Amino acid sequence: MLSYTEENYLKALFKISFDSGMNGVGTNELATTLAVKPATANDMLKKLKEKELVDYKKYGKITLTITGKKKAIDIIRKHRLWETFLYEKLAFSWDEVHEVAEQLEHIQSEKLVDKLDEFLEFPEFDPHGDPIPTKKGEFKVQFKKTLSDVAVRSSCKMVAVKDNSSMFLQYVAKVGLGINNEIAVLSKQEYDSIMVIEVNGVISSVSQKFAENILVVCNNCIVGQSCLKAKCEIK
Amino acid sequence: MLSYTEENYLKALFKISFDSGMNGVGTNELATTLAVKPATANDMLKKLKEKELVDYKKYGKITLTITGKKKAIDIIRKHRLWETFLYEKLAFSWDEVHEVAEQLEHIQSEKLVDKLDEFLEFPEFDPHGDPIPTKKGEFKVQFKKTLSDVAVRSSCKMVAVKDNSSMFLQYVAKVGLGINNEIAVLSKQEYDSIMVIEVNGVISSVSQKFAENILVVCNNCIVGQSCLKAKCEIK
DNA sequence: TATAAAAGTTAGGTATATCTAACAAATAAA
DNA sequence: TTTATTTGTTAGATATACCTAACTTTTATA
Repeated sequence: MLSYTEENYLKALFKISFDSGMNGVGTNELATTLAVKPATANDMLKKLKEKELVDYKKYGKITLTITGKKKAIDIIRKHRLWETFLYEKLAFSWDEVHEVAEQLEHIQSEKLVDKLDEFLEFPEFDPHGDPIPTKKGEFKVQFKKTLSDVAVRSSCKMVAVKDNSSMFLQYVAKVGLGINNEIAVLSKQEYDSIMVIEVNGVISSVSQKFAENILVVCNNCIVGQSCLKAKCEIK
Repeated sequence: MLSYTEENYLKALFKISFDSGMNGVGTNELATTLAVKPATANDMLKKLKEKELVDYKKYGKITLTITGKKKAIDIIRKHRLWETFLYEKLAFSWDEVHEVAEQLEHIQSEKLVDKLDEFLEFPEFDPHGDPIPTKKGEFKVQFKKTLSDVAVRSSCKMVAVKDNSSMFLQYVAKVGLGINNEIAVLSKQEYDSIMVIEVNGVISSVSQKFAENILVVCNNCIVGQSCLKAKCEIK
């Protein structure tokens, strides 16, 4: 059984690794992420090594063991399922879910997680557009980006919004856009970045400001390809 | 902000006081309830006194202050709302909800509790038939008892079942009984305690075993009256 | 009422997770 | 390549929540 704190260390290690694309995390980097001092992180690392959840040697980089990675993914799964619950069932807004999910992710009950997953009808993405790992720990590595980063003559799928104001949400609805809708980017004005998009056969023009608040994933992105920050062309 | 442990001490103090009807709890009693040693409970008591959550002096009885009582009721509210959620929405059984709710009750988010309450449509009782305090900390003091303890020519309201087997639940449905239904006890056979009850105009005979697994409350019970273990006559 | 039993307290110790301050190793820069 | 900077480690201290063992007070009983 892992403590609340140990779980947070594993989660942080996984996230830092995943986000940077590098394998191997530094002590200071980890400490900064967790808002503790390097000395504290170092102590915990020794404990996690003892428990065979991380691999590392003195002055070396830290990596998660298979067991450690599984635990981390499980915590992320719980976090994202709870975020989805708060957003979908309890009408929390996009920006409020994280803080509460940080607490809920540590509740220990396998049955609870499975039942929650079922109750939410096995969602694939959380309200931030991040993929929710399955019970087996599998998740589609689809890097989310904003609509403004999608290349012309590309298509993508909307997974979340960044702005949760009712003004913006009404605008989104007017364009005929909703979660999981396919968006085709038909053209883009170079001068002011206004985009012409097509959603369910409806063609609209949207501003850069609008496009920056719509989060999307590209189905044709594959891990390891330069898809992370780059544009994602069709085929 | 109270720690997980401090919250559990307050909850235990409230429950012991409430269940015994006495005011004033002993150190050993508290320690036993929390499965810690008396010395440990004594340490915590000093801390809670410092924080003005309990009143007590050396070798005296422990009582909660107004603030302490409010905190305790709030934790109980959260516990019972979560139990209701697990039972009603996630199909947990009667006997599984407590353990998980013990963890969930410590999640800190006023909004979460209020939204959960709303999502569950402001339930008055949890799956064990215990009353759920309102946001203001008010709750109906209706002592639950089993149908077998209800006096002849009395009526009561079903609040929960003790047995969660499908065999029993099917039987309950057959009698036309459900949560919040009024039950009138028409007669009772002295020899084998078989009861004749009326629910929604339908008259049935039920065994003692059946009656022992139906939890009810009597609306005409008032705190302070000898209603706790005693029979509850109609007017 | 004197004494035995129960209840409650204190002192000193442990493990977890944090800190500061001092030090060591690795890396970057002059 | 020597030095400065960054990065990582160790040692020793603190707070929480727990323990055991010894002691004190209250209560129950002989």
